[in-house]
Amino acid sequence: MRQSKLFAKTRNTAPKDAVSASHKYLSQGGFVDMLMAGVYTYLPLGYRVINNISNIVREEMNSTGAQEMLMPVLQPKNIWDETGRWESLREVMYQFKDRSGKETGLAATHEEVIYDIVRRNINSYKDLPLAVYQIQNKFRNELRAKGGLIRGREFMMKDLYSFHLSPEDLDDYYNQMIEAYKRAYNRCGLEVKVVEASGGIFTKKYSHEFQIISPAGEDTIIYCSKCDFAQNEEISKLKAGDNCPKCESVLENGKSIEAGNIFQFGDQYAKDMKGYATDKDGEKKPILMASYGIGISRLVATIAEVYHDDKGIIWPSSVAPFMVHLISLNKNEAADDIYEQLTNQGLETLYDDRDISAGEKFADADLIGLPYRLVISSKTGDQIEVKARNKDQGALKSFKEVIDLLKK
RNA sequence: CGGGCCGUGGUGUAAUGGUAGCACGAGACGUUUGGGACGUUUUAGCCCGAGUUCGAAUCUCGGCGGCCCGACCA
Repeated sequence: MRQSKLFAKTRNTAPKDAVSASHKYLSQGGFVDMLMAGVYTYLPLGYRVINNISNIVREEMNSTGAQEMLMPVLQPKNIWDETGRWESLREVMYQFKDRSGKETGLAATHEEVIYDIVRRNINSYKDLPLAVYQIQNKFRNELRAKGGLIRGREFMMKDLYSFHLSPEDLDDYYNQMIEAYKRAYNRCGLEVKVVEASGGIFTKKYSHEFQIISPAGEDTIIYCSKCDFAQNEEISKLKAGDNCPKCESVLENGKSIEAGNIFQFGDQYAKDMKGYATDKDGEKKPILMASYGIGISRLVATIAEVYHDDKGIIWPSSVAPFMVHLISLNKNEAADDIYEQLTNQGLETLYDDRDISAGEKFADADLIGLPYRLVISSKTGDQIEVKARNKDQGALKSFKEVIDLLKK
C-alpha cells in the first residue's frame, strides 16, 4: 500500500477528548473515526487489525470444530419474549417499532436467535454436540460509552454458541474453549488471566472472564503472578496481600480489561424456548447451551493499551496492519523497486512515498507502529536500514538479509 | 441516570460584552529532505434556538453534541 493513497491521514494532534492511550493513538493514527459516542468507523488501517485479530480467533474457533455463520442483527420481539429478556434487557437493547408497528430490536446478543434455529433443526443426539459462531456487530445501549473502542454502543464481537445433550459433554467443550481462548489471546500478543466471575445480568450461573491487566481497564481482579489463579474483585473473598489458595504466593490486584467472557446456560434455554432432542435410548432430553464471547474491537484497543510508548502504538506482528513500513527519503527510485520486491515476497508493506520531510515520515511510522521500519536514502547506499519499532537502534542490511529477517 | 467539565475553520487553540486571530492541515508556485522544513499566496469557523443588551463567541435559559467520575455493564 502506498501511503500517499492511504485513507485516512494521520493527524499532528490527538482529539482533545481522547484520554486513554488507545483512543488517542487509534484516532491520531487514522485507524478509527468516531461517528457518535461509542460508535466508530474502522478505517483501512484499523480494519486490517480487526481482520487480523478475527482471523486468529476464527482459526482457534475452527480448531475446536466450530462452524462459522452469520445471524441477523434485526430481531423480532417474540423470540425475546420467550425468555423474558425483551423486558430484562430493555435498558441495554435498542428497541423500537418499525413502520407497521412491529416491535423490533437490534441484537445485543444472539442466544434467542441461535436457540430458535437449533430447536427447529436439532432433534437427535446424532446432531450433537454442535458449536457455531459468528463475527459481527453487537448493539448495546450503554449508559456511558468510554475510552474509544474500549466500551462502545456498536462493537464487533465473536460470539460462539455450543449445544450438548449432557452436562459432561458441555463441560468438556467449555474447558476446550478456555484453552482455545488462551491460544487466541496469546497469539494476539496478550497475556490473559482466566478469571472466575459472576454471570452478570445475563445468567445466574458461574462464568469465566478473560482479563488483560491494564490501567485502562474497568474491572479490578485479584490475581497471582506466580500461578494462574485469578478472581474478579466483585465476587472474590480474597484481597491483595492474601496468600494464593493455589500456590501460597502473595496475591496482587490490578485494573484489567475484560476482553472475553464465557458461560454456561445449562438447560435454561431448553426450558424457556423448548429445545429438546432424543438421546440414544430414545428419551427426550433438553438441549443444553453455553455462550462464548470475544470483543474483537475491544481487543484492538486492548492491544494498543498494552503495546504503546509516548510516540504511538507498537503492534505485535501477528495483528499489525502491515509488517513493514518502507520509508523513502530524497525521492529515491530504488524505493519503488524495493517496494515491489517486498510485496512479491509476500511481505505486507506500507510504503511512505509521500513528498514530505523525513521527520514527519519517522513520526508517522512511530505513531502507526508497524513492527519493522525500512529506510532507503542517499545514506543507505545499496543497503537498507532496518529498525524494529520496539528497538531504539537500527542496522544496515542487504536486501537479502532484510528478507531473511522479516520472514522469520 | 446523578455529579463535573466542555462545544470557535478539517484538527488544535486565542479573543471575559465592542474589527473573530494564530498554528497545523488542505490548494498553488518555488526552495528543501535522516526526527513533525522555509518563503510567497489561497482556502475555511463562533453547535442550534430564544432572551438580556446600543452591541453577544463571551451573560441567561432551553435544546443538541462530546469527554471525565460515579452508577450500570456478557
